[in-house]
Amino acid sequence: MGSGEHSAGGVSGDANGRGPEAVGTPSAGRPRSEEAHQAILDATLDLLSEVGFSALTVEGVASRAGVGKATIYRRWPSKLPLVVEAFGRLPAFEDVDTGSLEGDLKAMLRQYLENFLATPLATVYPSLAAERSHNPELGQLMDPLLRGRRRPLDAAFERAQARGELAADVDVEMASDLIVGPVAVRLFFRGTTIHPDMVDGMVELALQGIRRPA
Amino acid sequence: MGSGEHSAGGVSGDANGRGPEAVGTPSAGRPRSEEAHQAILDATLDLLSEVGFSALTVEGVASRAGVGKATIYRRWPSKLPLVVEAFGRLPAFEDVDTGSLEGDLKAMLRQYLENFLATPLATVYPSLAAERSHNPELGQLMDPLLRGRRRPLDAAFERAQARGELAADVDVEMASDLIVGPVAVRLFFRGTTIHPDMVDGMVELALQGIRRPA
DNA sequence: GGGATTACGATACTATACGTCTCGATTTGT
DNA sequence: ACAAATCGAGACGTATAGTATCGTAATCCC
Repeated sequence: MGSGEHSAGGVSGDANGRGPEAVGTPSAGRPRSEEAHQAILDATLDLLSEVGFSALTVEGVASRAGVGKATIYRRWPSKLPLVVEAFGRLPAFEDVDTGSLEGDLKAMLRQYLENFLATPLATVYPSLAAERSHNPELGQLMDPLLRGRRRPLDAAFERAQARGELAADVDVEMASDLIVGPVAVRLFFRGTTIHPDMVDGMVELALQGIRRPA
Repeated sequence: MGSGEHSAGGVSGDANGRGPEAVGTPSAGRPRSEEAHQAILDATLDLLSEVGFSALTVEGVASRAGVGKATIYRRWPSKLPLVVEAFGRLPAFEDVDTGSLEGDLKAMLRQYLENFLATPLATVYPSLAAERSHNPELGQLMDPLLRGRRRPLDAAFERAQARGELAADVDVEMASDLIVGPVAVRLFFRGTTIHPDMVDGMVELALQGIRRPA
């Protein structure tokens, strides 16, 4: 099909340093097509949002991307790492600095909900969670990604601490679990939809706590 | 193999009323073996905790239970409802009434964590969550179960409200999401283990809120 | 420029598993 | 006795993961 696909080649950052994701990256012969790489990831995300993780087939990805199966397996040892890499391109929290912790959290959660959690793409999340329970290797692949995706949330807490708005000894990890947890449970475990307007109430409850005497 | 398996027949409660779970329950001929039914569910739970949901095979269950595949498919239309019914037998929250909301929540969460969440069986949870994202029917099967499993938690909130310990207009559903959510996220999404001693801090944070000025 | 090397898309192949079906034997109701 | 529905066992068709092999195309090294 196309021609002229050399590009600056910044994507496969580990080059031939044998990164953990590449199946093997030789240094002679025809180089791997960056076009095919992109097409595979795009097709993966497409199909992921259409049929979900469990119904995603490698053959389907190959066909949609217009590549052979070998071209996929040459890059990823199995379906799982492929989905993980595609997952890494999905929208995450975006940093918003409104000046107050409450404003930051509300804005970021709302944005994340609308941009990702409310789309069919969000189903990748529980699928990968299920998989990691019996595949520790997957956990190691995902954890850096997950931390990065949540980083803006942690940053908001740290800004609040620097401002003196929040005590310095508040456990930021636990706090962000308290923000994210209820949303995840409602969406993925209980199958509830969350209207964007609901995030304000949820953030407020997490910030002020359940305890409120009559 | 065995003999004498009639029993009081309390398990298949809907009898021949065509409940939503039985594939079809005729009223003539040889009755279905209650022994086989139990053996199938036991084998399902065994294998579920050993290999997880995605690696669970119906053939494996049949072999482990010592029954034919037809005996399984005669009772459950597919692997999914079988796992759901097995899920229904798993330990849930157990009601504890200590006299205070904080005491109730800490005791129940700790008990649930030790009895279920810290065991390999807990992996059924994210697996079913993943599946329901693309299978609304599964959601309908699970939701009553999930509500029932969480009922003791809601009851504790309602007791606190009746006692005047908690304002009557607190959203109990949201509150219990705030208790359960962080645990679920840590366990299933982030792959963290939770030491039983950590539940106290988590409950306290949910009760008093993140906001604590410097 | 030419040869070695590797990737390309396509497709045949093996192995596994779901869900259906049939088998002879068994257990019930009438 | 006879009909009906069960039992465990396993063959069968379909689908998919992952491997291997095809002839062709791109790039590196000499």
